[in-house]
Amino acid sequence: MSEQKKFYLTTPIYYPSGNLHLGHTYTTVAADALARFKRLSGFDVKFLTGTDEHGQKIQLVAEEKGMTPIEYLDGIMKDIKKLWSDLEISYDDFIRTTQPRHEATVQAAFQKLYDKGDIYKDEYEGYYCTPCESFWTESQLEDGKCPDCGRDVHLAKEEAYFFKLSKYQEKLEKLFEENPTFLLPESRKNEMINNFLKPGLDDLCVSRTSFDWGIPVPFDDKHVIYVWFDAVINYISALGCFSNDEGEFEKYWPADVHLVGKEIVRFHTLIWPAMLMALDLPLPKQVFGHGWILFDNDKMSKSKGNVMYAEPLIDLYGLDALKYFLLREFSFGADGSFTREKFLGRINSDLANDLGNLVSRTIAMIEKYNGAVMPTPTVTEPIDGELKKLAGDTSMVVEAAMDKLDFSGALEAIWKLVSRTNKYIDETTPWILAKEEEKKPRLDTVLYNLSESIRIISILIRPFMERTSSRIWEQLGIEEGHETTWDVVGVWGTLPVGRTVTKGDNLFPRLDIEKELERIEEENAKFFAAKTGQAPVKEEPVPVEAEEQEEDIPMIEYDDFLKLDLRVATVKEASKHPNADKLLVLQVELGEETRQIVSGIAKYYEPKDLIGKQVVVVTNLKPRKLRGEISHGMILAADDDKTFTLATVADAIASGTKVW
RNA sequence: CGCGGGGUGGAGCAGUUGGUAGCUCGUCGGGCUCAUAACCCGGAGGUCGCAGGUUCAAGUCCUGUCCCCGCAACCA
Repeated sequence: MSEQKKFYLTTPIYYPSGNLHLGHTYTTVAADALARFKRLSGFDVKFLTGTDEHGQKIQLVAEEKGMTPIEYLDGIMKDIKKLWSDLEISYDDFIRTTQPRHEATVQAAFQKLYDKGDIYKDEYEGYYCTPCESFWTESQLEDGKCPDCGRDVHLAKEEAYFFKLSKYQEKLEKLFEENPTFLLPESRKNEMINNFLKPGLDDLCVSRTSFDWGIPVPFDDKHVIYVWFDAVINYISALGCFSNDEGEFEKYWPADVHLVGKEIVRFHTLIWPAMLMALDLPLPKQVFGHGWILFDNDKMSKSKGNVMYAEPLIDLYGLDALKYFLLREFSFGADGSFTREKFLGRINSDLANDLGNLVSRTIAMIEKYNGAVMPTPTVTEPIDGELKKLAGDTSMVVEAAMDKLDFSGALEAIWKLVSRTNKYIDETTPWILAKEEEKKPRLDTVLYNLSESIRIISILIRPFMERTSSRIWEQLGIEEGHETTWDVVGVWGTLPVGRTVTKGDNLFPRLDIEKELERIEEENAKFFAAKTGQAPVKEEPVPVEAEEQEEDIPMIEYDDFLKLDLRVATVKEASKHPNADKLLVLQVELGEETRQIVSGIAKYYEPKDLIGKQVVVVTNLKPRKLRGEISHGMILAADDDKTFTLATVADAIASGTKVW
């Protein structure tokens, strides 16, 4: 072993929110497994994660809470680091975009591109609506008027800095053409090419003047640098790029893989490479855009109330069960659906029945038949060959799978060996060998072979389940050392004999599914409540109904409530919007007056079924044009994932009656 | 004709360059008793959405078509 090969991998830097859910956990758990695997198999690994701390939203939230952005961020950072520590994420560095080391690199990069002419100052031209204080592009206008209020707009300009993304169009096309594994899985590639490359890239506006929580443009402090430009630089700023000490940068860059969720593939495969090209730096070797973990077949979101958190699952079933499940159940590139049944099913069948039970029965037999001492193998029979062969080969299959980031494939291969080992017990029937004294040497051999196979398994699972791996070593009477390295993972006969084995607690106790389904619901609900500051909802199952309950809805004063004018209205006419498939155009009667309201309920109601219905309307909402039809108000309705229903009154009442 | 993803045995999923359709769970039958009522063996169950086409050969390529799901444009 001369020069150690390096491996640099990154997770996205997360947007700081105290509510990282199972979906966020997924990327990081996967990255961690890959990092551990690479370390185990001899690479010099650099594993980076971090947080993305700039932007207007942060500034606003912090203001609302009466804190400075940094105070606010520091608070959240504790939660995030706690989560990663609960998950035993083995990152080597944690970068925050508010750190000086990062800001310096971003400014240096910005300056370089400016000097080179790849960033230029121009005017952001758009249609400005003075009352609304908003810029609109031409395509956003409704009949040439402000889509918000319907008033006239005028061409206006605002100065901004632009990155010459368009200049790199051809190089990016070539990148995708010549490097088929640059973006994986392949399906995402078409999306990038068809949606962005084919229509042609526009230069990207990379500065803002409307807020100041960001990194200032080095030569023009009226502007802050656009958050995405800022964010992606983390992958090189963490290595000291453009600093006095570029040792790490030279060693680790380019990244071997950026793991990202599919929603941010665009930034990582178009903008980021273009930036690197402009900076004359090498490109990352690969970007992997993995799928999402859905819950109830929908994207997890706090406002929908369909969020699953990692913490309750860890508390209830242990870290290893969760990690195993996440990486085994789902195909890494595709979306997958989390269900409690699947989760518990995996624990019981794979972990308890297959692996846990295998270790348990093996150790029990060594205790029973050989006084808890690891026996010496002496009598080999042909039937052993198949087990040895598979045990020897599995590490190669795992390596190949991991190279493709096929975590489930890797685990599947390991579990084939687990199964094969269980089968070996049936084939050799040690309990029968134990009945005859002269079969003792053969019995010893069988027990040794079982243990040896388990040793191999324990190394193979180590990147995914370190704790379980260590517990197996304890039971086998070995410690981390020569016999637990990747070099000897496939070398049959490495396990030392003569050691005392110890039957510990079950690795994974079998679970009562029915009971546990409820426990998960309860614990997750409690956690959700604690996170959102709501009182725990008793008897109320998760998903908690959290209609329209975005991030910590602020309390309002009674006066604010009075600003709303809610009234009962009777639907007189209803028709499909001529130019929109989700909208209905309604004529509703409000006392003397009849007015038009456009509502996005076409998916749920037939126009004719609405006629005569009494509904609740917000009458004093600013009129707005929707796809050409003006809407004077809003109809109230409730929906969750299953039902959509209009808010109405319990008994008929005159149209126009005020609702309190 | 906006972009994209998907339709594979009861459920959930794999299926690289076209060459006998696999896995997990469930189910039925059997075996075993070392073990966490776990383990092992065997069976049943699929015209791979539909219709064409290319080919000696297609789940895998091409065309058309139906359905589902995201995203975007319109959900005040």
